[in-house]
Amino acid sequence: MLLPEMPEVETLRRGLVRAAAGQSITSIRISDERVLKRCDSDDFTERLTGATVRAVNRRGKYLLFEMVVANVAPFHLVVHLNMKGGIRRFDTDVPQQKYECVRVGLNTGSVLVYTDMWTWGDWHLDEAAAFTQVADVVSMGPEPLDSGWSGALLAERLAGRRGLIKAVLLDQKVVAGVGNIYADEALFTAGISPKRQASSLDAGECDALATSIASTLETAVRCGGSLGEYVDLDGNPGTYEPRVYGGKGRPCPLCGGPLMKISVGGRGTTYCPDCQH
DNA sequence: ATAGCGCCCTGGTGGC
DNA sequence: TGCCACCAGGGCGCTA
Repeated sequence: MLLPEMPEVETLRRGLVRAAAGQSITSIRISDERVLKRCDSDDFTERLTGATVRAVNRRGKYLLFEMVVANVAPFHLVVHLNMKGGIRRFDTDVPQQKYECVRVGLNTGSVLVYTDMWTWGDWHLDEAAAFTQVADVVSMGPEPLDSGWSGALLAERLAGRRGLIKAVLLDQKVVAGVGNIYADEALFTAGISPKRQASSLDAGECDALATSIASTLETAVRCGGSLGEYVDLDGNPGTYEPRVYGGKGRPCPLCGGPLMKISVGGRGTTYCPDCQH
């Protein structure tokens, strides 16, 4: 599993700030057009070549490259890694990588190589100059690491929502950046069963869940992402070890009982039936 | 408006 | 041991 979620995307973003911010793009090479979900590859290449990366932002699981070029209005390069996308930086123009889809040459001589085994990732351009106006992120929920995040805000986002809390947490309109790994982790830490109706959480439970979402993500960012298939821009793996995710049958870190795996909203969900209610 | 589905894709797994 | 059907999984677009 690769599963880039918010901490993995944030780790990549920090690397990209160092590698690409202030640099200009000297070349674009598309090896697999399937990741250009909504744009023409010639247009994509033409508009990016010669443009400068003014900033690298993140919203939820999206990377937003703020692009500027002479005589053209600023725009955004929008990248979503989906399930299997990854970006590596190389000092020189290395041979084509396995599952390579997009290669970005920078004026420093280094290259950014995007690989994506499933080609589910999404690279496209957005006309918006301000990143809050990028079409993909306008209806997205709050960032759990922003100062405004709280149990009250989570409660507000959950109000009137039908469905099970695990499934609702994965909806990016409710909270930005939470995916399958960190949803399971946050629910475990808060002691809340993934099978609870989202609307049944009381104020105290919303507080606990909001806190656990933020602390889980914060810890994972500090670890440079989760341990496993994911690697950062320079190929270094993350060190965050999930306590329950992927641990079916392993002893619960709290009570020692076996962790269970069930399906919630069509997603694999690991939890402790004794510690989560 | 919102919820529930199928679809996209390929490596790994489990059954025989 | 080999083969193959099956499964995971985020987000989008369609339907009800």
